Amino acid sequence: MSENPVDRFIETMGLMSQGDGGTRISGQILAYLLTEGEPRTLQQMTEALSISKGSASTNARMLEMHGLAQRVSHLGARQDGWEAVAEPHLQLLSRLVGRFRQNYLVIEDLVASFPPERADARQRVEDFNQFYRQSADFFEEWLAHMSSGAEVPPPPGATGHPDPSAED
Amino acid sequence: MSENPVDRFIETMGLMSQGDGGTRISGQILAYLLTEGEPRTLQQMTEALSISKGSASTNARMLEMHGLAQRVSHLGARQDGWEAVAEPHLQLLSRLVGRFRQNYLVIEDLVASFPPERADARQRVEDFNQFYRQSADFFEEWLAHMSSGAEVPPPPGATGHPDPSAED
DNA sequence: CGAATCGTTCAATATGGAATGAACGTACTG
DNA sequence: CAGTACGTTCATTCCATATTGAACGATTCG
Repeated sequence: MSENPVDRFIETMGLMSQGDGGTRISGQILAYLLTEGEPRTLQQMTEALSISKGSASTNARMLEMHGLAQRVSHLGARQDGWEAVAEPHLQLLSRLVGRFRQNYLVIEDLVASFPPERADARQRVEDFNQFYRQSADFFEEWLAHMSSGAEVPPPPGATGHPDPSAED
Repeated sequence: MSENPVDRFIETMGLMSQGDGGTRISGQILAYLLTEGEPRTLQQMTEALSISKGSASTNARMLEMHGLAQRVSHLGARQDGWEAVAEPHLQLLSRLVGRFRQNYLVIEDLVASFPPERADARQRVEDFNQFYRQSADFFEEWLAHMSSGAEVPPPPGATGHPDPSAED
């Protein structure tokens, strides 16, 4: 669409957002706030992104709910200021982890009520479900690393050997 | 919807699939093949899932393309048999990694052409983009571990983490 | 107070894409 | 060879939901 690289980035982030199950506009707003660096108002969003006031409000609050953007207390002014949080990555990861864990729990619950004559099916589904559990655990641990300060976490595989925790 | 636990699982997997950017039916088919254990034909899918022949064909091939299902050579029969691959988890992870890496590359390319007067914006976007790169790298490494045989991979961070095997 | 500004809400609309089913090509069968 | 049985394709339909815009309440300013 645009030939302006910054706008292209904003549009691309919108695409990625809706590819990840979000809305296009929320991705655009996040990208906009990210590039601007300084707090921006809903009105500025509507102008910069050519979106309605309603969408700006709804999607901004969606970002806020997901911990990706925040309101900054307007010092002397009447309009809410919005800015991207310091490290949106962490929030994105958290959300991914949450979805994995949620999927795991839901499946675990369902599979528990499989009838006895479907014991083999249950076994296969449980095996499969470990994917969600392990992914959630794995990412969560890495997340803890990143949050705890280390900007670039240590590579994973370099570790020694298993601890006997994960198995059933 | 259904009170049958197995059907509920199938329906749930459909929901999760479309939550992950896939189609509902592809998730249902995967779940169906997973629970059945034995190869099933397109016709059996249409009956079991109440879907059209076209959808069965299209979505089954979609699963095949994603490495989640495969055709099994019909010994004496004319119909294609379909079954879930041995470890669908790995394929799901691969796809996730691929998407992260793709996002990273796209953003990296875009941000490179930011004009000089937007150097600060470029910096912020680059920082943000590390999320995609690191996630891709990190997961990819873990994936290599899992693929290399270890059914249950070693935990990554080697940090003591709270409760290893709390819920079962 | 009255006027104006701002954020939110919600019913109506628009849009992207999934699901359908008829039509087609191909390979078996008898 | 004609007659079936499959699998695939694609134009159409259908559906979920993102987006809009007008209406509303709340707040601020003159």
